[in-house]
Amino acid sequence: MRNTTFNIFLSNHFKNYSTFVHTIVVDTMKIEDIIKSKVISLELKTVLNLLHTSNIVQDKTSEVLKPFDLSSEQFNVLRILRGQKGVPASLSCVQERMICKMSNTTRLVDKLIAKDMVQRSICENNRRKVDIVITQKGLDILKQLDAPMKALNDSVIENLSTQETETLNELLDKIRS
Amino acid sequence: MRNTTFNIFLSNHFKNYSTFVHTIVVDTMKIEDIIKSKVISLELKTVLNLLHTSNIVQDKTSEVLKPFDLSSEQFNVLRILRGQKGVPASLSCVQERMICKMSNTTRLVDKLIAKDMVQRSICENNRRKVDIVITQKGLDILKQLDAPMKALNDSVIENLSTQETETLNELLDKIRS
DNA sequence: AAACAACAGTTGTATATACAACGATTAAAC
DNA sequence: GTTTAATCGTTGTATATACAACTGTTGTTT
Repeated sequence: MRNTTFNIFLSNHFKNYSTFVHTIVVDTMKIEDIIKSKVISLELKTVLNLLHTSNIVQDKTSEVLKPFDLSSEQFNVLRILRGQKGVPASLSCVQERMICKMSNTTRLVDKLIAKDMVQRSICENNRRKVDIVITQKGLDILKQLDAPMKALNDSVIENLSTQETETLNELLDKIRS
Repeated sequence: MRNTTFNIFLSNHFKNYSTFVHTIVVDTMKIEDIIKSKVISLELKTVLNLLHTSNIVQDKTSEVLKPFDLSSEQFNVLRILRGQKGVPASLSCVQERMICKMSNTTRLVDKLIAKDMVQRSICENNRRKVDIVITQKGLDILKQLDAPMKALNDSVIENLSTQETETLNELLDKIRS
């Protein structure tokens, strides 16, 4: 009863079971139901919807990458390096392009080096920087992943028309602007 | 040159600098630029846009919660428990409603117990289950967070009209359907 | 050119998360 | 009613992440 806006958050369906003393209420509402319900404010619903949908996509991505023993951020870094077309990238350059701006790109790259997917060397023009390049092995693995990842991305928007997809992108851009 | 779809991923602007031997290319494209560029496919753009926007909202949330020493999932659990209005929730019930369906709700609740924000007891009707309830301290902290969190959620959609916000929710729902 | 500040990465430490194995309890099968 | 299977949580272990302190390099000031 303290705060209307939030007390109605996650209000439930209740199934009633009779017991010897009390009426036990068991609820069955999941995050999906909450988002689609009308009991929460539009702004909270939108935030939950955004985060939840993103998590689902993230999970699907991890699923695709699991057989390759890659985390989604490791994959992302490989993809960034491939986009460099042979031009070495510094750590900070990689970091700027990562989805999560994660605090520790060093150790992420360490993992990729251990897998022989990237190489690291000191940048001769600025010895504070390191040059990171993707190896042939890294490229080979990315190539194997191209089809399944394309399929995954397609599946994300399969229920949307092209127009709807473009609208979605515009709305997301607006959120960040 | 291997795969058209992916080789164009994260293609760059190049600034040319003349050097004694090679032309060094330095690129300045950040994730924001990539998403708004036209060099990647619509489906990849959409996925990156979704994940990136979600991460930004997540970061803003963490920022608000930091002074209270709460992670966003801990906050989420507290909010779920408040929604129970005194009815104990089992771990699995909490888990279903969490944004991240995280593998370890036990330890997350442990942290909240250590902060005296929730209480745990064995459910007498089903001794496999545990009953979790929010404490007065937990409620007090949530109350302090209500205004800033509402402000945060509002800020997320501040650049969208009501109609646009509803459209966004519909499109996100469609992605998950 | 010496001193100071800014920059690019790295490392230490604490915490969080993922995943699988485990223990206890309840439900189902026979 | 005993055995088997399913459920609910917990714990161990390995890995990932967050945050701050630190090292080495470059840029700036005087």
